[in-house]
Amino acid sequence: MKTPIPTVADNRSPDRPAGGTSPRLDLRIVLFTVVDGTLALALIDDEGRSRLPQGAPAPHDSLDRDARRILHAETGLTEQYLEQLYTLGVEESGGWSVIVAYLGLALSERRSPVVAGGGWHAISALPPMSETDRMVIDYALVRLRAKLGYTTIAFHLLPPTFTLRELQQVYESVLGHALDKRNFRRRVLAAGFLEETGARRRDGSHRPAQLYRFEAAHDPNAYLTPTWARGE
Amino acid sequence: MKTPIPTVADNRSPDRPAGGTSPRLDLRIVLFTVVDGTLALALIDDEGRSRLPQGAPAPHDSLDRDARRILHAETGLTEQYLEQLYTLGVEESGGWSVIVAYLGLALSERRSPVVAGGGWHAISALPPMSETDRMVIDYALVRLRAKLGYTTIAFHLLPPTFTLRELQQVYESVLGHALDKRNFRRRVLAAGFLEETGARRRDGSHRPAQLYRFEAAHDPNAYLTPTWARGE
DNA sequence: GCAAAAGTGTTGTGTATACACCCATGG
DNA sequence: CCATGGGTGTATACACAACACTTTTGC
Repeated sequence: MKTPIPTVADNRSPDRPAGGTSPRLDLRIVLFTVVDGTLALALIDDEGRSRLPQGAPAPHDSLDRDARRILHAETGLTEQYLEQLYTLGVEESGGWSVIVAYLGLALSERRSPVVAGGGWHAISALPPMSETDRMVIDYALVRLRAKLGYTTIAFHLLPPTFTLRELQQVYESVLGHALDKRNFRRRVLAAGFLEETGARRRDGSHRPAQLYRFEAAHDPNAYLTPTWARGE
Repeated sequence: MKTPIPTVADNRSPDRPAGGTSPRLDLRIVLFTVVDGTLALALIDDEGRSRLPQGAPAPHDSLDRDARRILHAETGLTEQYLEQLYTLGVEESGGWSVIVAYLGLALSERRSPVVAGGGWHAISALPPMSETDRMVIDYALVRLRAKLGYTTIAFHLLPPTFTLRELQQVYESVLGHALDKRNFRRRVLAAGFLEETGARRRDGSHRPAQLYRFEAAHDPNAYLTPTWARGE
């Protein structure tokens, strides 16, 4: 536990306690997707043990760009959405790390895409991994579920056009329980960010479904503030 | 795209650029209070220029404890509430810094307490400061306002007992606009986290006000998830 | 014609808003 | 008795939950 941290070129803040050491700085990305109605996340297979995609920020770059770069380098995937979650200091593998956790969403593909050097794992059956990674994943899941309710984040788990049924399935996969079809449709249509494409999808011996696209012209911040706290 | 994934036997993050430097790691705290019906924040006077209270994390400590320690060291104040906001990488004063921003709330005192080495500044009249500090402050304010609506965060800006009027004034100071008295009282009383103390406050030639205390027995997480996303 | 998913409405219940007057006290 | 802030209720509109049947298509 008392591993001396290798020193790094001095670049110190005035208030930094003299003799202080720098932590290792790590970005870790919890990348979710929905495959066949199941919420899954991308893990790297690292000599038999699984871990989150991770890496160090590059000097003089923005953390968000770093996260995108690291994710792509580790998984070969390009995310649809990336959001910083939380930063925590941990004691891990004998060193002191500061970890910046990110939540990412990738496209839900019918045939699950291969993740280079790893794979998708259903959240209901995660392989063993470090305590820290597990914590980060749990928190990411709480945040993702909460955000479904007051943001349009779910659209980043879907291709450009989709049916209402597919949209509902994404919600159900993430939340982990069923939703009422009529109420769901009424709610999302009333929200006003869906636009009919006119096209339909025929995929079986049943009535074809209307295809929708996400109408970007809305203010995502409006969802963050309750009605009564906004206007005058 | 063809990045070979190196092995990680040495515990280094595989994607860490070899020879990369570590950024300067800084914690900065945006500490708010309400003084005389005005939202104010604590700034350190640093040779004529103002800045946020800041400092480096101590090795092997949690970031939250670090933030508390730094805040106390810089201002002499003890906060009522402290919450991590965001982490950002910036180019500042010729170096590369990673800044972990915190939102803090301190007690609203009738006579504004002196901040060691600095002072309280109304958010409507902030002195000049760095671009980065300004950004962090703006974001903290957005978050604080949003959180008023779905958490009980406002109670951390009040002493242990308070009148409904005082509570309303805190909301109005933070939000920056007036609220309807009857609706406000009905809402906070219906929320069920207020408890009458029985005592009254007499402070003028008018009817004395009932004093309330904050009833802690509630689940703060319940506020984060919309009703329809919770149960089954 | 039947299986399979798409689509559609109403009713009750709770919650937010707008709005104006009486009450208790100190001086 | 009056000035000051404390305290109260009602009517209306909107949002959410519960709940079941008809429509369109492929085979």
